[in-house]
Amino acid sequence: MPELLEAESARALIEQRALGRTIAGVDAPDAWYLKRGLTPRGVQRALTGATIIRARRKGKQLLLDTRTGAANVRQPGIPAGSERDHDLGPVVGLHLGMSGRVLIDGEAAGDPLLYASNAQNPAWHRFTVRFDDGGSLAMRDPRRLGAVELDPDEDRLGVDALELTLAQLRALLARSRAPVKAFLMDQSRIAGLGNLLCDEIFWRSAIAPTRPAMSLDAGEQVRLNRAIRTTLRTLGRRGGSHTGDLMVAREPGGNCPRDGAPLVRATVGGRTTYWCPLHQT
DNA sequence: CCGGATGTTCACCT
DNA sequence: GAGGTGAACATCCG
Repeated sequence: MPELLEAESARALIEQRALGRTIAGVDAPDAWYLKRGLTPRGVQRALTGATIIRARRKGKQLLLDTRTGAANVRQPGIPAGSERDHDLGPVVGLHLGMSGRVLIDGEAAGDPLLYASNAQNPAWHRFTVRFDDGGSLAMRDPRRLGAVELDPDEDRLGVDALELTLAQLRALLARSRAPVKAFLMDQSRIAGLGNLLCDEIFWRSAIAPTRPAMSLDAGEQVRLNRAIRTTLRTLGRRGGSHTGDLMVAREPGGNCPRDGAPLVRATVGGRTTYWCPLHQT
């Protein structure tokens, strides 16, 4: 599930429910879930006493800004609200991977449940921060491909798909000979689009996902740019990456919802891809 | 029960 | 260096 839209739901949930709450402790029972050398002890030490002050997102990456307890202690001679370097805590980077969800006080955002049959399995709670008010922010992730890290390198990700302009898209397309779907899924170029969103975007823009990125003409570039925007907006309203029009037909033997032609199924950019050979050219 | 597939990312190879 | 391949994981489905 987790592509940009699900990450945004999680971000909004955190923004709504976790800002201003202070971390009393961390449960990181799965060291494998911590990346870039982070250890259970290390994350416990770094986050205890910190307060979440902002929830950001870049592509699929969640970024929680914190400030340390020092900011809560008023010191003489320093005006209230002034920012000092040592007030800033680590940035908590959460990645949902294939099956991760964020739970606040045990509740997720309103998107559909994956592995619902066993959703309460406590072993799936790979990472939890406990707040000093008794609540919590947890990552539940059956497949364990999500990740937690501190101060993630935000520059490894390209422009967020929701911020992308036509001019940026043009310039990026011109530099890649990869199949345009591989191009669009490359998080270092444009961040946020995954397998399902890409198939829907190409279906809506009537472009074959196998086309070399640089082969798109001006009109196709405009269509692709529009489809990214409308797909994100429309599927966002509907409830997530899996609510696309193509989704119902996205299985072996499926037919194009627009013109009824049998869909092609192939691997493009390393991922299973469905498209209509009649109207996507 | 087995094989194949599943929303992502990363290391590694050409 | 760009682009492709397979691995990491745990579960689900036929």
